[in-house]
Amino acid sequence: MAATMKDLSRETGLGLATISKYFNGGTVREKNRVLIEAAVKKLHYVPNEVARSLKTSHTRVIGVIIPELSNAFITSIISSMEDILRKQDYAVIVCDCRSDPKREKEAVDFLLHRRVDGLINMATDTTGAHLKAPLASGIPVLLVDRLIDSLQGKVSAVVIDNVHAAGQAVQKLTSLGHRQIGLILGSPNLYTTNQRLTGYLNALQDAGIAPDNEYIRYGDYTMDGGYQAAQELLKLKNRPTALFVTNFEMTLGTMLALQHNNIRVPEDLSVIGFDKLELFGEIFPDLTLIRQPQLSIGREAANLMLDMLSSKETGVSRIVTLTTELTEGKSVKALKV
Amino acid sequence: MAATMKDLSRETGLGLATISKYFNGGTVREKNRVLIEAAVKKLHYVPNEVARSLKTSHTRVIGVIIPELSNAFITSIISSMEDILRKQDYAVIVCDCRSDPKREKEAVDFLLHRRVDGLINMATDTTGAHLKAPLASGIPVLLVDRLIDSLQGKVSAVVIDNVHAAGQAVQKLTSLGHRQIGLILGSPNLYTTNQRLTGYLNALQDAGIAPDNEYIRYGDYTMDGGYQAAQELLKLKNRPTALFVTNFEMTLGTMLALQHNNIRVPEDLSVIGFDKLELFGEIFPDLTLIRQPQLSIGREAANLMLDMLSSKETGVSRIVTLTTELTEGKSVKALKV
DNA sequence: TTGAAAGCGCTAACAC
DNA sequence: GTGTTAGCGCTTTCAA
Repeated sequence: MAATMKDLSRETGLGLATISKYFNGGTVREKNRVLIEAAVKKLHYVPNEVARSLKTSHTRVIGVIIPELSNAFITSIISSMEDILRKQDYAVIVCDCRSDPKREKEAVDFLLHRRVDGLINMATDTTGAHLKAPLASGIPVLLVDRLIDSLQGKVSAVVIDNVHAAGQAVQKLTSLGHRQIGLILGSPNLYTTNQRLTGYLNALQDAGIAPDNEYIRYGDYTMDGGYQAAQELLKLKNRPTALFVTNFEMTLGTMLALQHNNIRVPEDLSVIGFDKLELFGEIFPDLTLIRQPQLSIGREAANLMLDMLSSKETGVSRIVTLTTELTEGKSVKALKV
Repeated sequence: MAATMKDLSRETGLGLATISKYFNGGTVREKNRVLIEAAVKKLHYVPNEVARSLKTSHTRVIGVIIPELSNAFITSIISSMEDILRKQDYAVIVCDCRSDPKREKEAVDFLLHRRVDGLINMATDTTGAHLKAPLASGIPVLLVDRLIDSLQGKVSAVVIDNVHAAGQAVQKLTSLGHRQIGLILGSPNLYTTNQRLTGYLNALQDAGIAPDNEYIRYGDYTMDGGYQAAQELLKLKNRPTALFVTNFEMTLGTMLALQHNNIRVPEDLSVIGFDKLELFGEIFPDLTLIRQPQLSIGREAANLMLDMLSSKETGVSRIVTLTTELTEGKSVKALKV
């Protein structure tokens, strides 16, 4: 059906090598160039990337494995990654593993069969077992958002400085006199959860405040989880005077819980949230927030992957750490003494 | 580096054909099966899909072209599509064309070079020019959410019944006595915009109400657009007593505009919105809404594509039309006389 | 049931 | 600058 280079060869009377060189940016005599272009048009020739991939043994495809496609934080990262990658003629195959390690492993195998040139992973499996095979095969593997302890030094990554992020928020609160600060974290054991907890504890220590486990809750990074966690914190005998919530969904849940309990922000309670995403921002416009540079995360990830692809040095680990920003709103207030 | 079937052949002493048959579900003598499996394990053999694709001339890759990846309606469709497709061992390459027809055309070419087996498109270019090539080449093309006039009968699609959807909403309002009904539409000329307008006009006619152009606004399917449109409607001398807003972002914008104008819903104004998406639903929990079955759209699209892929009859056009649902909330109230 | 061999469409020596 | 040729890893007749 589709025309091949052989057809072009026959049509133009030129050899295959000439045609191939034409397509690969080699120098071709002017009149032959014209000849080839005419034949391409006439025969509707479309280069076959599959054949090229087989020959060159690279596919110009990057596999991207994520925990969830229906998540604005993740899609904004993917969106900026895909943009850059496709401009460099790389295709992106997205695999949503629904936060299931088993599916994640299947996705890795799936992509390996397809001989992707590189793998970008926002990892679900915290052990990193699923990445053994691609790492062994020597293809570039890039972690995004979440580091994996056991892979330290073996893999590159783009993350934010979570310890600093949480520190920023908590320090802001302690500087305003708050000493009872509730913390709503994601799922236990996740990299970001641990790091943000560390940042919280560090900041408390810096302020000479002893941490209270009652104030530390896990909200699963979901809106419902955030809602629940906030409810529990509000019921405490020694209710916190301030809250730091560590992702957007939970921030939303927290705000709803406060609304349902008729708690005014910041009059009754100070709140620092996370990740202002376009639409939501308008709903609670005055929230003080820690913001991750999502577009930059995607951009850095794409560029780092491109680097890894073009450099021959395999197995080098490079970690890009981006910093968050504290956006001042009106949801935080000094504690009256 | 990686082991090939030839390596397996050497290792086992069997011919290539036998090995190939083993992998493709053919019958192989028991002892050879064992032999092969041992060799696979020993050599870490991983089948090369690229070579297979070249030989079989199908890639088991579906290209998906969308206007925007950072949109919850779209990602929930993609998510359910990808799930089904990958279970059937099809990979999905996603191309975000940023609602730019030029980029959309580039994406089509990009995917054609890669010899995708099928194309799923939520079209930006309303002329359908970008789909000429894939259609001519005979690969399955499936439209999602938006039909294209010029391609009628030539292409399959999965859409919702937009006329009915708008009709449901408007009829609900007229049945409660409303006669001045504001309509906030998406961008002019988009398929869904036109259809929803038609549904609105039909329902007015059924109720014996003459349409008033003042009441029909275009909000670009964005939150800001919805906000603006609502503002304009509120300023009218003959302000509408009810509003129908035709996508989620604009519904959000509308609600914000109402809030800023201290307009109570439904006391001062009745509102019917569109597409309750998880998180947002909690924020305006009592909104009466027209809901699209996003997961079903994705599922139907995936299955229809799978059908097209496996049937030899090319060029047959099948249109799957899904219906919307009206979810009763508390944002609508009978007009007091 | 198994093996030998051709060939999918391309790239890259190599020789001219 | 151009042509010839081998071969990437697989599937698939065709014979055995």
